[in-house]
Amino acid sequence: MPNVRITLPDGTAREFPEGVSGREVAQAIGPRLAAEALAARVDGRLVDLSTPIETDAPVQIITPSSPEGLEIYRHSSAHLLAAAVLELFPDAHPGVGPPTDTGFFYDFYREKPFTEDDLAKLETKMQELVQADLPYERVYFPKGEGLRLFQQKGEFLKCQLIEEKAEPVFSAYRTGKFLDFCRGPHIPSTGRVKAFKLLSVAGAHWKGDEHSYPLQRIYGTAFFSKKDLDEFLAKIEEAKKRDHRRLGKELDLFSIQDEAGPGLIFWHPKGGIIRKEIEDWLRTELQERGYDLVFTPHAMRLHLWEISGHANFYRENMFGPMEVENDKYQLKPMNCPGHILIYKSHTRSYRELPLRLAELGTVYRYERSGVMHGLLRVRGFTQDDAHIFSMPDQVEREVQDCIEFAFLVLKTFGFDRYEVELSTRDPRNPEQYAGTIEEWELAEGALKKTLERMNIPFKAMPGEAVFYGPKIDLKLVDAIGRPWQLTTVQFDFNLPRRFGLEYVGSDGRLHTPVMVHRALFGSIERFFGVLIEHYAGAFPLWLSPVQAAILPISEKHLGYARQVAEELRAAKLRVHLDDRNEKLNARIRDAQLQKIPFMLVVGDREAQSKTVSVRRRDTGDAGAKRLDEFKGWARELIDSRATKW
RNA sequence: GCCGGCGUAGCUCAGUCGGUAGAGCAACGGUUUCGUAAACCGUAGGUCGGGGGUUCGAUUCCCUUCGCCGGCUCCA
Repeated sequence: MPNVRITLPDGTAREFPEGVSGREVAQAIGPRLAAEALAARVDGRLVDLSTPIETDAPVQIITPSSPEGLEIYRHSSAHLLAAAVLELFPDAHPGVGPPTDTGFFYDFYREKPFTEDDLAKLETKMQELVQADLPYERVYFPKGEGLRLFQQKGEFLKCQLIEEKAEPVFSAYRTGKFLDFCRGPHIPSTGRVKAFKLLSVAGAHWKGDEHSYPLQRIYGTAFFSKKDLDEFLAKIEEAKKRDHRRLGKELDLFSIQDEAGPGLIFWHPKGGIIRKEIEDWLRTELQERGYDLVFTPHAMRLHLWEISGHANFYRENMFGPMEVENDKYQLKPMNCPGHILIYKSHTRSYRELPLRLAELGTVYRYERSGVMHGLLRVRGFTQDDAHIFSMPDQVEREVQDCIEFAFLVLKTFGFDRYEVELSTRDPRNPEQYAGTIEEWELAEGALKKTLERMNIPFKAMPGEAVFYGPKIDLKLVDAIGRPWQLTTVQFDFNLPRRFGLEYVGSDGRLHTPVMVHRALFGSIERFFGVLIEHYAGAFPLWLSPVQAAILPISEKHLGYARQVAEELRAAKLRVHLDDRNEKLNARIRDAQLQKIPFMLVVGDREAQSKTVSVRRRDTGDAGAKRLDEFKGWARELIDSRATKW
């Protein structure tokens, strides 16, 4: 038998008989690798360990330590789930079951819904199948024959997939009773699945099309070790504890009320303080950076939205227009047209550019019921919006300033990780975009060059640009590693043209300005939600609604406590004197649960020495401090907007 | 909007195989005057999300509607 030459990742090459499998290669390298091996990469393609290698090729053995390893493992776990489902619920018709970032799911069509109890039963069955150590057996079918087989099994969803996607001879995987049209690869057998859990059952639609079959999606996750699984489950628990909807209620920050309608936010006094601090900071920064603050109406003639094009392409996201004196008015879903009208209010000279109009603009967008989510997805929200009108040669500088501003936001609010995406046009479909090729090249070049010049790693997203221009999106990553899209910087070639924007250049002629739309926080509501979750409600001192709780030991100490409160208030600290007739322990507990940064205990000792006993919410008793010393310290923390102390 | 689950006191939840509901915390009144995460006693509080139907009788069963939760889809 002829030999094949296998090149391993370390560059060494070895000869094997033709038709050698990945498993045999692994065995030849070492028993440890053989035991860990899940699949193989042969000449760039992922294949089963059992797949014969017919030609000279580079070969890499996939193990749990490679990222593809986990993906394959979870994909196989999804098959294991489907096998268990078919054992217990023969009336279920499998749809698709891929791995995801956090686990896997499998979709089924079935008349009766799955229940939580069913999940427990399925887990038990999956355990049994793991014990049975069933192989993931790869089989091949000619398309016609395979199709008939799946038809006989009544698996109409699979049949549809085969018809659409299958090669003339396609592969399938058999695991117990479950046979799946699947490209693979898979792990060798179910016995290799170590730690998994079914998490939830939810509705889905065949191919994501809401008019197609309603399916039931069973979500699960799988890890190589119980430890990893437990860590993941603990993270889910942690996320639940941080849920801004729950904290918003517990800390009395905001509410959403049935009587008012879904997706509409009521900022309570404590949330209001935080918003005011955010906005005050932002306004100061805007002014320092040469933005002009403007205000525009919340409802404007529908005609305006016809000019802008929103009435057409954005109609699905707008509240319906309202009749006023035989005219129609539209609640604004965006701020751009308002800013454009200000731009157009008189002839602009190149000397005025770049003109940066900023507004904390409250907009209303119609969101389908069922998509609202706390503060993160709402129907009324305030954008920290700005539109920059500039000359083409100024635009790179403006983009850079926006990005730097966005970084300042991250730093100020205590985020140290972020991801950047550059969305550009799809060069294959030039006709679907507004603006000329030259404009697009200028804009994309400006965005890309800026990122490169600033040494910012970014993910290129070709084809992801919106029709009116390319954009940079910045996602921040929160304390427990979740990304949130907030900042966006986008070019707009559409509106300047539609509204006929112009400026008089130094040449005395009329030119069309470049328009950049940007929001840093995105929406104040969403940003607030992210902040709550990031800090788990324990805000930095400068944002805390109550910065210090003053706790007199008994009624006797009320006099001194009032003095302390007054002095701190005079230094512009937000303090709360808790003079309730409760035990000190109870009041400490309440302050602690309210995540108040400092508790100041005052009794005889403190009154005598003009001190306060400081308790920190994070580390507890911090000992006595002179009142003026504490005041100075707190003031400094606030003024520097410290996120840690 | 679609699929599934769920709406009981301000909050967290129990309960009724159909006979108009109960706890803890919060609130209020009193007692207690306290040194770093829950003092004690008492009072009040609910047309059991809204509407309709079945029934002698509905919080419970059915229909419908609103809202919430988990997804799908979409997005700041």
